[in-house]
Amino acid sequence: MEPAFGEVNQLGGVFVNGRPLPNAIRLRIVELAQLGIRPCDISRQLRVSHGCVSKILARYNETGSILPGAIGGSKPRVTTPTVVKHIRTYKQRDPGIFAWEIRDRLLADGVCDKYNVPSVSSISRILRNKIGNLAQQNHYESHKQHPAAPSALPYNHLYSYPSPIAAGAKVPTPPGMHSIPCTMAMPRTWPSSHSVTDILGIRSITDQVTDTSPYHSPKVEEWNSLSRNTFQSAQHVLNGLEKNSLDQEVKYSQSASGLPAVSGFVAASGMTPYPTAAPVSPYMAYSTAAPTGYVTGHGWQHTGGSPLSPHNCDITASLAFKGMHTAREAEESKLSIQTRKSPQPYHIQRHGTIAHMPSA
DNA sequence: TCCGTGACGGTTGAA
DNA sequence: GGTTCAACCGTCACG
Repeated sequence: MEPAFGEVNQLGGVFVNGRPLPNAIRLRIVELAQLGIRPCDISRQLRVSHGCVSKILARYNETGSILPGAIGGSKPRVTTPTVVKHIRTYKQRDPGIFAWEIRDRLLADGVCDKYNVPSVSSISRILRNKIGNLAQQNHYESHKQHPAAPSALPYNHLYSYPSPIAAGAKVPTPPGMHSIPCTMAMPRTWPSSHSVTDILGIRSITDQVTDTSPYHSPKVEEWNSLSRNTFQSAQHVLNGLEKNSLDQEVKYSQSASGLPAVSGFVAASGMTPYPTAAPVSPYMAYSTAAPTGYVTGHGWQHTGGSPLSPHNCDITASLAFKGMHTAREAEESKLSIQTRKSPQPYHIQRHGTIAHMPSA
């Protein structure tokens, strides 16, 4: 539910808390920056907090897109039925297999790549929740074969295989780790190797739950890498407005055709003041239904540009040059893009455009 | 004065 | 259908 009224920031600008600025404003911020306008001036002119200006410029420099990130939703699932099927297969073939081994196999077999391979904890969770019956069955079988094994202890099926030493089974060693006795080969998932239960090789169910936390999250850089692969379609941002953005624009009572109007007064030699909002509602304030005066004389615009495709302009030319357009419609259908950490801090040149800071 | 950044309160949408 | 959770947002204050 969109609020009927927005809030007013310290600069007198109207914003809707929690909602991104309209694309028109975002575009103007980038445009002004490329014209050499200092961020502080942009902030004052557009009545947008300097932190926001900084953020938008940083994002633009990082992703080449002025568009906000995908709000809400969840990350794409990596534990697809195919992956689960393969995990089940691995487990069936080798009941004693470790989760990290399964992970490696998924990679080696090409079931997953490094971007969508489930985490070890995810695999553990799959083993526990989805393949638990299988393992428990194996556990039962092993008990039949080893009637002397203690049955009262709450072994988890994952750790229920017989002692590797006694059975002559392999003792998996994680990469980079020295071979160590079997009971010490597991502490990666055992918080303390000094507890009585650890020393005895007994692990409570609660401990196992702990290290199979459902709150695992893929590394941010992996998501970044993923998102980079999606910066292929320039068309989306050339049109400037993707589905989500369009929706957003609609919410702000903006139309796609409003973009040129906003961009129009960027080119004015004397920067036309941002239309003072008499904000009955923030949507009015954000409205790009600017006076016609703003529409005319936008010298920055490429002659071939159309009102509905206003990005035949410097901004998008540079965007296209960078080849980093976000196809957020595709992103959102496949990925939840995360581009928070900027590997290359941007730098607004005093008389030029945005430039990358030289690597330290 | 400028600007990067973290905290904060808010929204969103998938699970 | 309601709740949870983790993503996002812009503002503000601080250094």
